[in-house]
Amino acid sequence: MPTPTRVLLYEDNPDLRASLSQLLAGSPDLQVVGALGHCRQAVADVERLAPDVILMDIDMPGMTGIEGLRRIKAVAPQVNVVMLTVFEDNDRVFEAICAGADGYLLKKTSPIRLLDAIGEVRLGGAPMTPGIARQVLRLFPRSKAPVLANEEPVGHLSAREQEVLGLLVEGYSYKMIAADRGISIDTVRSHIKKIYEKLHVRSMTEAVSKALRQGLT
Amino acid sequence: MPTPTRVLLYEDNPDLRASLSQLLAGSPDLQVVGALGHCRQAVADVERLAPDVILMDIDMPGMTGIEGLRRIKAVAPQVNVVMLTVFEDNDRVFEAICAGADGYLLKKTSPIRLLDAIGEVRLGGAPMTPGIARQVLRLFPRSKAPVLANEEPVGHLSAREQEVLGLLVEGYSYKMIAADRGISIDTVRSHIKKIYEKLHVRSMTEAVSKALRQGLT
DNA sequence: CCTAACGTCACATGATGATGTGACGCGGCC
DNA sequence: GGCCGCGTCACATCATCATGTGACGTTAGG
Repeated sequence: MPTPTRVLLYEDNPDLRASLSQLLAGSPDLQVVGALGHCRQAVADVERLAPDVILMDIDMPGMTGIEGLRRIKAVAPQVNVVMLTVFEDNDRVFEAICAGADGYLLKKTSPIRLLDAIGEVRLGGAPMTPGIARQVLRLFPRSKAPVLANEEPVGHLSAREQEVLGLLVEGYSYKMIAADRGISIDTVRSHIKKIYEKLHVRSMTEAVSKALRQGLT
Repeated sequence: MPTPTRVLLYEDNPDLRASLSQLLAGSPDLQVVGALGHCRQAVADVERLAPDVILMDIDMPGMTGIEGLRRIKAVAPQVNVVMLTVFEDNDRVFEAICAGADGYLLKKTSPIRLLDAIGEVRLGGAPMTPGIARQVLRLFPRSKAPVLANEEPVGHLSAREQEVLGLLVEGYSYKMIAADRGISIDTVRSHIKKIYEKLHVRSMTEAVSKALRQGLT
């Protein structure tokens, strides 16, 4: 790479900040454009330093790294932000990811892996420690009626039914659906009744809720 | 490790199945307990062969690997299942993860990385190719009103209003909400009317839809 | 060929939601 | 000391939805 990757580091512990900074600076592909102790001016920092990659501690005085991340992603989503912290609890991981984190490493990560991670995130990857990666997968809804012998295709809606359900979700009334699809309002009723039976619901709101939550549309 | 990791492989292509099988067999830590071309009897296979780790192709005749995964996880959630496929599209990745996948690798993954991955998943990790990992993070809801700049408090609902909206989303009717909160049904009407105004909607379904999509609950 | 599932339509009745108007007490703000 | 938003309640009217029952043509499958 002709131009080295510009790295910005946020870490409130001065010793750790210094040693990380030194580690990064030791790599010819990297250029440390900043090593800061807090992210209260995160947005300004990013605009001024134009980093490609940010290593962000979570627990910092004044503003958490997650809030900093959120703000950075709001103005510069193309910057790759890797969280680097001691916390491994579900909530923090979840929050960080929802805020737009591109990676999540623990501080116990080896220096070599850390340098690898910066390369990985630059190439469109998402460096995570193995335990975090597993947690992330577990954060997804374990949905769908498993299976067991009798097939219970809870969401086995016909094409037309899915279509109608989709319109319900959009806020259409029976009348509007009928007009939109050029069918009778009684036909709409008929479809919706079947949808209710299949989804085990008794009202439009429940159907909409279930549809959105289970991604049946 | 005194006892080698028992690996079960599902892959419909005979050639690839053979070469993968050979690769795995070449590792002293691994014992290939099966190499099958379809997963129609996945549950029986797992009970019979008692694998520790399963490598599962997605596109197989008769039953997709995702369906097989779902069934396996329903009866043996402790078995680590790594999806191994050519597909990289969001939907398949999402489906696989929701079905309980413990890892997701592409077939272009190098043999060495593949063997690594089996060790990683055994140790509680979640092996993923970099691109998949990034996709997975992106699958999370980019939620929460970011910050500063243009504050558009579309959802500036009062506490009570949020409460009522939450019940609507749960499928409650006016009457049920009134009973649940010990207030008059006319009060419920009043709240809902204000909610409609604030959310710029004209029906319960629209309100529910907007609430769920914007995470106002 | 017969059945099942789908998509279509009709009629009827009771329950529920949408909208309008008005009112009262409370607490915060200028 | 008003003004405003909130939370509460009431009455009234019309529109919409929920439910039951029944029916017809088409298509795919056993």
